[in-house]
Amino acid sequence: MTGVDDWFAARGWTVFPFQRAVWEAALAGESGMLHATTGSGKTYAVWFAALLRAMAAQPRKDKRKAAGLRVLWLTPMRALAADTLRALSDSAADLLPGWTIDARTGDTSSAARARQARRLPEALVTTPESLSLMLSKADAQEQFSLLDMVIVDEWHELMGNKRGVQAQLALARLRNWNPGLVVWGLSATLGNLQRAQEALLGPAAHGTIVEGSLRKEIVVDTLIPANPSRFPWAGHLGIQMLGPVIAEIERHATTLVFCNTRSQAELWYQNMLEARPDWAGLIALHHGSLDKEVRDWVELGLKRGTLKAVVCTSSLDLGVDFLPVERVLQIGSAKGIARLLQRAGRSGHAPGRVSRVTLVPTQSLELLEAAAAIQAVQDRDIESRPVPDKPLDVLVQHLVTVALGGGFTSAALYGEVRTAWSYRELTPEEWQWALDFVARGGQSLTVYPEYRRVLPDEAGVYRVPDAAIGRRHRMGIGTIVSEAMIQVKFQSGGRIGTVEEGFIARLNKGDHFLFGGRVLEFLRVHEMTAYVKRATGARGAVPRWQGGKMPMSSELAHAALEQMRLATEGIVRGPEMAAVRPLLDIQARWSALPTPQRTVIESLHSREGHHLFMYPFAGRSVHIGLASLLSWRMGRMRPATFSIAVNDYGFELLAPEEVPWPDVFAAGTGSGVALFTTEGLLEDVLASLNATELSQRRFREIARIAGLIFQGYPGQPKSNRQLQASSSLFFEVFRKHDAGNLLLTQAQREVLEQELELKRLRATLEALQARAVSYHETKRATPFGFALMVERFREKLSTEKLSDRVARVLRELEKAAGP
DNA sequence: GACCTGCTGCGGTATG
Repeated sequence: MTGVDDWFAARGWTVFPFQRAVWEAALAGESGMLHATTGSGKTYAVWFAALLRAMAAQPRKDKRKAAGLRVLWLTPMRALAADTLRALSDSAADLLPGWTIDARTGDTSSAARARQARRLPEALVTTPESLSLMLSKADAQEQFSLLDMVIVDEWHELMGNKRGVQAQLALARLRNWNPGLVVWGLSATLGNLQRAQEALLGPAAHGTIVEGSLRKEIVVDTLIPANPSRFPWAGHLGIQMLGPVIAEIERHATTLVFCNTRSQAELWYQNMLEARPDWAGLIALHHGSLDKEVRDWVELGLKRGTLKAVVCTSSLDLGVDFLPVERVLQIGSAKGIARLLQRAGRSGHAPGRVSRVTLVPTQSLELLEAAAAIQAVQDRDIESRPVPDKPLDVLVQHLVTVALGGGFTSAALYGEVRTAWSYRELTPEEWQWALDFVARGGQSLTVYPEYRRVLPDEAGVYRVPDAAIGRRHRMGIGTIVSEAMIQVKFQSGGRIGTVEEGFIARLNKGDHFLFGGRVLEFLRVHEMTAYVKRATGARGAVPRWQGGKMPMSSELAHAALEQMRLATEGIVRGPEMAAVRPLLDIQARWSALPTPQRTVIESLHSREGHHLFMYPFAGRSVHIGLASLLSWRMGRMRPATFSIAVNDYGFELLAPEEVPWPDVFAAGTGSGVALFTTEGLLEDVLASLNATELSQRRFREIARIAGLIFQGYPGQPKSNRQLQASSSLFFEVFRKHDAGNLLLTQAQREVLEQELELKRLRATLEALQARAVSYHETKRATPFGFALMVERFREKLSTEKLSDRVARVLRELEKAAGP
């Protein structure tokens, strides 16, 4: 390419074949996706800049104006946007002489905003949300009329969620305005790259997938506990491994210690400091509830290499490339192979260097998981990311955005929306429903003017009739919904972070709690802010946040079953399996090891009642569905009530009275077990769980994305109670007066697909039918069962209705009274 | 042989 080769040569940089492949395709006007297996954001910024230079040199067709926005670079994070901007304007400035390059995100300075309002730069780095906001401006089409190219960084992070769907809709709009638009995505490795590309480019497009050629070397290993046979059978904190972890940190310059939860990170940080007081100031804590200022300080320390270790959650998964990071430790299960690779990639972040992640088990079965993960990484058996299918809440938001951004006619926008992959099968009826919903508020809200958000003029162009509605809408653009949080501040002023309302509500004045790596004393709460001061001495509670409960992935679960199959054949590979061997031996002796060919079921009679344990290894959400389903189906055959406990490996049903399990599981293979049938699965699942309550919780999020609920002005947030009250009001009104409301349907579908993983549940039932049943009556809890019993004490899920419980107590009283 | 599980990401009004 003219000039560009020289530019690279002058710096002694090699031009790789995959770079040239992208350049050539893009210059020929093709879109596509780069499967990026290595390289920092900076590298990509530079060689995309080289591409832009080449494009700029091409003569432009029918575009008279010389200046204006030509390239849009989307990133999922503001921090990434800032880094990309820096890379483009520092390292690549001389590639793009005369270009203005700028970023625009929610925290862009007002000076930058004013500058951009006068004239947009040639290249703009921004987020999907900010792009949607730009689409809501009346002159949007004019602003984007010179656009040649869009680059979407870290597309794998967006494609699987509603943020990605919002990006799809925005891209459909940009493509419609600029038919020759070239779109390139950058994606990490995943199981469905082809789908990732379709989602990015639209159902009709055929793009090119370019393989980033440098295959990164990745090492996964495990810290083996000193005395594996005395390692706990249950638990998740893993503080027994403190010594070995400290020793690892000691041996390396900079280490990231990933934890699965924020409270776990707090506890690990505190324990590390207690063990090594001399590390004060050298180690730090980083998670999503800490104040931005604190997090910025930690990130800077990592970049400069002044920190020895950072204990963090997935808040450091993405983004900023911290070159000095030498070691990555993962405390507890990684839950999935993609996540593990992502975290490994935080170390050795330079071409030619090895990325290494070390697993730190918190209980015995995580040694098995570690062995499985290592095998799956070797096989590159990486999870897919499913793309959401026509979420109508996002569409409804988009309709108002477009009505503000110049207006639309029904037929034209319907056509455009269907070029977004997620809406490729949107029916005319669904379209009409969505349009009606923003035009009249659907069937039940017609009398409220604030829900008549768009109005057609005589020409049939839909616009937003009222400035106040437009303002409110712009304030609510985006698809990320979070619970209301309480700010935590020192009485003297400094911000520390945010905790959940419910946690603060349980505290009394003078109580201590651990947060942000310090022991704090709670003073008072005022207007969604909790005031605290530093406390001395006793530790006190650790805040809990109501986070998502990610299940172990199918890929990892299958690999774990496979490891056990090998173990039953006497094949023990690697130190992990050797260490977990004693536990597996006990399990095999007292009962059996589950394998891909065999379902292990155990029953046990204890003082608590009659237990049934089963280990399908299908992840916790499937196990919730499966446990509820089996107890419901069992209850239909004969009256019975059960308490349920689940983890990623299996579930427990506990009944107060004896249940004839041997009869149920006598068949020898799963296909003889009536409880495992997939017939009537949907109906039974809906009936067995409290589906309405689950849908209602889901609906909260949908109602906020669809713009039904105003979340308050910045700086004056509404409390959860206020937000929930209005969402349940809408839920009830729709159920009573507007049963055909498609947002209700969507809430139920999201519960089934995402929370209960219905597809995976069905696949699990089919697998169970194909497997042999290995049924054991045991005298005491096996190692696998023990973990479930512990789980039950923590979290009491019960299918027992109050009336049933009363009836049972009565029966017991009668029995006790005797004849 | 009884536990301190539950992530991340963005965006914004109107001024006295």
